Amino acid sequence: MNYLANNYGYYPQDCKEPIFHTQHGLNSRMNSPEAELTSLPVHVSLQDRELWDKFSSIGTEMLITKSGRRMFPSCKVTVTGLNPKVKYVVIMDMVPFDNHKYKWNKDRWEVNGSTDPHLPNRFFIHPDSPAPGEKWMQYPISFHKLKLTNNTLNSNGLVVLHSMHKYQPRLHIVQSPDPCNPHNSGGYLRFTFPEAAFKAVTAYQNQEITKLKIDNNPFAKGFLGQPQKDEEVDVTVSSSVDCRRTLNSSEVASSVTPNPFISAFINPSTAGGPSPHQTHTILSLSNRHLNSPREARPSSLHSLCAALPVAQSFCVQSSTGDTNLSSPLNPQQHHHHCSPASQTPGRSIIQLQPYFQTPPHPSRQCPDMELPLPLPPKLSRMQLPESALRNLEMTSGSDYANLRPLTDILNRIHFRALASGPSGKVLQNPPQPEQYLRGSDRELRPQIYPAVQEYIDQQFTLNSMLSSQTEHRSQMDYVSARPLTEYYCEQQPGK
DNA sequence: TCTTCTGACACATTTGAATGGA
DNA sequence: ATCCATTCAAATGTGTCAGAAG
Repeated sequence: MNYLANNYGYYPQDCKEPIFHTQHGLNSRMNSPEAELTSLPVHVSLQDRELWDKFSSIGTEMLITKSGRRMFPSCKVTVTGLNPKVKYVVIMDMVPFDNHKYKWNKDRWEVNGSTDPHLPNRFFIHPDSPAPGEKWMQYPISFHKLKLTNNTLNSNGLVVLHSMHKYQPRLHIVQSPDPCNPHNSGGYLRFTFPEAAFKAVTAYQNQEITKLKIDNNPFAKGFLGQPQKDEEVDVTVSSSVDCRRTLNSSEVASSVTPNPFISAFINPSTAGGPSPHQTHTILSLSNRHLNSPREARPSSLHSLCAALPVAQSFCVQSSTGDTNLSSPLNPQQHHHHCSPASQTPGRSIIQLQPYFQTPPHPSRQCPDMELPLPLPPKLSRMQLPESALRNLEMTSGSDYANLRPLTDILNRIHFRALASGPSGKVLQNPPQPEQYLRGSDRELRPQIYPAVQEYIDQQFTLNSMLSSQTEHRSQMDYVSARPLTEYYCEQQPGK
């Protein structure tokens, strides 16, 4: 069985061809020095293709609850083309699929007015972030722990959505900065997955979706064989169904930007804002977000996308059928503007420009499609990102209008690592700010991470809060910081 | 009256600690 | 003392359903 055959992003037999055309499309519009570094593509593919197709053909629904509900199917992606040695932060969020609000009318979805004001973005940072590209490419990246909610007051790292609205997952790959070489600008890649678009609901509307979930979700096995409310409806979806025919969305919009993290340091005046390479910004902070204090509250990651300049935005439209997957993509296709309404059936191929200077892992550049990927290791529950994300989402005081750019977020991640101690061991007693500034760190901090000073102040507040929390809460936070420590200590000179 | 949302519920899987044997 | 497999209870993830809310 071809392991990758079930993925949306499909490896063409000759992966060089699409790469060339993708590059061509990008380079022709790119005026930055990084453009010459784009000899290799970053390829992202959505896993569980057949399952997603089944749901998509019916109209995927995702339950959202106050406490948060996992997605099923969950988003799992395979990434190739990253620099094995460079560290990346992988983030996922949900973006509106269109401007409609929907309602379920007897047996089908209908448009029910225009969308409600968009909620502040909440981002799910993969618990392994940051990690070397080698690690991201080793196993499919699973976001099965991502939870959706309709509770705008939640502070547990849940992704907040509007019920009866349609969303699509979006993946961010952000190159972590090199503490020793801040001018080594990394990249920022963004992928959307229209194939995984879904309607957020507080209760399932379509019985076919319910049955599909029960049939495929192990946690719902207790409902297997139970009569459905709408038994007369034949909801069986054969695995042999031609999903390409029923799938109505194959658009994959992607964008490549300079690493705002680095840009912010090179040009402090634009920290968190557009970079010199910016041509346009996909997401911008709209004033409507500030209509109410609650909605305007920065999820601390709220301004992530607003702060990320977009140098390139294109979509690759692959025609339907597997045979086309091995064919070179037409460069002109990259210039298509892909609105949801213009999406066409097919399978998505995502080819994006990398911003690294070293080639990706040779074994992954043109992977042998007959070789199954190794099974990922089991994740410990203690590796949950929620505590880390909770910390990341903490903001100073009640300054809701003080939106935090991605640069600040990554500063936090980096500084958490530094705060964890040089040996990789998590410090049980959080050090005082002076301790952060010893040795080379004293030199590095103000030069490379100008936002860290602000974070020190926040860390003070954070430590105070943690010490006043229950013991369990504190332990969770320290444990979650361990992987970050290990990653960053490898880069510390003299360690 | 209708639509949407909420929380309790039963049933399932997952997880990690405890235990015992090699 | 260490490692490994097994067991078991608690935590967690499901969809369902009745009732509340608007």
